[in-house]
Amino acid sequence: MTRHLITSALPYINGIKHLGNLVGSQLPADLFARYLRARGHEVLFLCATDEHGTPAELAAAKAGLPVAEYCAQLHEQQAEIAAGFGLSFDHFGRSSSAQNHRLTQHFAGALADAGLIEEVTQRQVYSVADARFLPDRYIEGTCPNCGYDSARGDQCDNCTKQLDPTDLIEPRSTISGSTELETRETKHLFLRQSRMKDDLDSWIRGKEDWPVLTTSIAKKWLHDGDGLQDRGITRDLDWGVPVRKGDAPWPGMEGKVFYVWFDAPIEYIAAAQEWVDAGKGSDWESWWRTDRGADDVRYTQFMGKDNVPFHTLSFPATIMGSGEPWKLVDYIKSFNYLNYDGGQFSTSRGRGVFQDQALSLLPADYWRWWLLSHAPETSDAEFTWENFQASVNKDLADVLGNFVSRITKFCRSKFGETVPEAGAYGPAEEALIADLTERVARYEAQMDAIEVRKSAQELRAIWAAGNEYLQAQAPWTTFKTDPDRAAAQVRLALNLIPLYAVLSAPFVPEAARTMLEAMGAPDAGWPGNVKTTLGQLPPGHAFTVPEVLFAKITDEQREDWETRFAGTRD
RNA sequence: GGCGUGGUAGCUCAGUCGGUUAGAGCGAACGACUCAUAAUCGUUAGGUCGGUGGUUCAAGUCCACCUCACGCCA
Repeated sequence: MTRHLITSALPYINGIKHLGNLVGSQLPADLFARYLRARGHEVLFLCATDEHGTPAELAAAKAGLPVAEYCAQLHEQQAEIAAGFGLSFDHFGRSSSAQNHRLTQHFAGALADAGLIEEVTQRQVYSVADARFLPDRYIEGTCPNCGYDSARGDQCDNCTKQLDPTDLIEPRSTISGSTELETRETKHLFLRQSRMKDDLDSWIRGKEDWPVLTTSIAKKWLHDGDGLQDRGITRDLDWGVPVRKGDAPWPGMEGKVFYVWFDAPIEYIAAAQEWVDAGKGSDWESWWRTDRGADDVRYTQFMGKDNVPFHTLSFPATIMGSGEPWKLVDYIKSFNYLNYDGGQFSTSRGRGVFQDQALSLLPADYWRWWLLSHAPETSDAEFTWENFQASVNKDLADVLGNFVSRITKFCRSKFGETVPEAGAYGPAEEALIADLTERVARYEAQMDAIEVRKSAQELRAIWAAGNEYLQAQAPWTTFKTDPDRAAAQVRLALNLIPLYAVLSAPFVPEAARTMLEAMGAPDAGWPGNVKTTLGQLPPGHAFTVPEVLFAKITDEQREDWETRFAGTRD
């Protein structure tokens, strides 16, 4: 039994996320967490909302709410949706928590003591009307290159020329539209990542078993151009963790906050503190401090590829640079993007399915199965309604759902709703047990390796094995000449249901529960021995025929959804 | 423009350290069965492995160049 710490990338607070965000981090993390728990490991699975930064402030202003209140509301919404998808977080925290404030300030202090913080004075655009400094992309004006009138301060969307905000003709604030802009000096803290380049490099080089996607992105940032750059970790904002050097004020940094990318990963640790403070756990340090037992912990992170640089470089730089015995990540599972029907998901264009909409259409298990069995592991993947309908109907309704249906109904009509007791197992039964034993071992190996799609494939094959057995043995035929033999066949097939339930639970937890309940079977835990598990429902055991596990998606539904979520075309 | 990741049967994807006839699921065709959500099971389907050139006894699998897609950066 190992102790497993699992974190999923933190979803940003400003609105409901689309399906790509789900499959890129939280869902596979949940799959892994559920699997490891089922196998008897001790698991701490943490996630949180990432709440700081300019976009949160702007979204709050747009909603007409104080930012703290806005974040509190959106956090509740996201927590509700996460629960709707069955995400089994041990704690779903908030990067704005008091715990994270303290911890972020502590790390900054430790890094400063280690000589890894530099104070840099910069010139930045300040909007008098908005009373704030403006990030480059919140400044618009006329492009000096092509004359496009809505060029952003960092780049012109029309001619793609890279710009500096001061290049723009008639610059204005995109927040207020004000042209009353001026350049002011401001001081910021920089994390001297460049000093840690060699340490990070050798650390990454040792991770040969990590997905190439993970290591290639990290190596690129380490070696591209001038190598790893120092990074500003503070901003001129109101909403965030106030800059302090541990418990002490930081002279010259009054009124500033830490940059969201500095405090967000630290929330992984703070979330464990929140977990304890919420009364759900007792010892967060044993998960995070190597001097308090975390050396025994295996820590796995899940994230989309856009988050990889921060998890392979910035956050490790924070951890290593602190000089304190914090736990470093052991394995980073990263994912590519999920596209929507030939393009990207787009919030502004209303393209694609968002998480709350998805749950209003179909139960979570449908989404979990499709998303996980099509997880973008090796390259970007694509969601189409046609593919979704075909996969879900075939895999869930036809292969798994119908298996449960056909055998329970057949038993009911011939033997009643009780596991029949006559007959004995023969060579065909032994062969099925041997086959399943092998397949379960392969399934476990894929799950251990977090090979999500391959795990789904193997699980599907396990379901199909039940249908193959029934088809070959044909108890409906056997029954006519040798009812005892048919009874034994039915007994074995019925026993497959609780086995399937336990094996499938990480993917489709709701259906798994329904299957166990219908069979009147307790969750007997992971099958250590397939043969033993298949004796779980003894002769005479009563069961009920469950409702249809998965209703099929009709062509009408698919067509309706296709048009509903198409959004406005480009 | 530089870098990264991909481009394998109609579709979605596997292919470990290069090695006999390139695999799976779906779809399709045909057949079997009729217990079941018209579900299931079996068989078949012959894709110049994006293109060109090269290394090698041998390349989808290594190298170079080209091309397309996506992403990152400048």
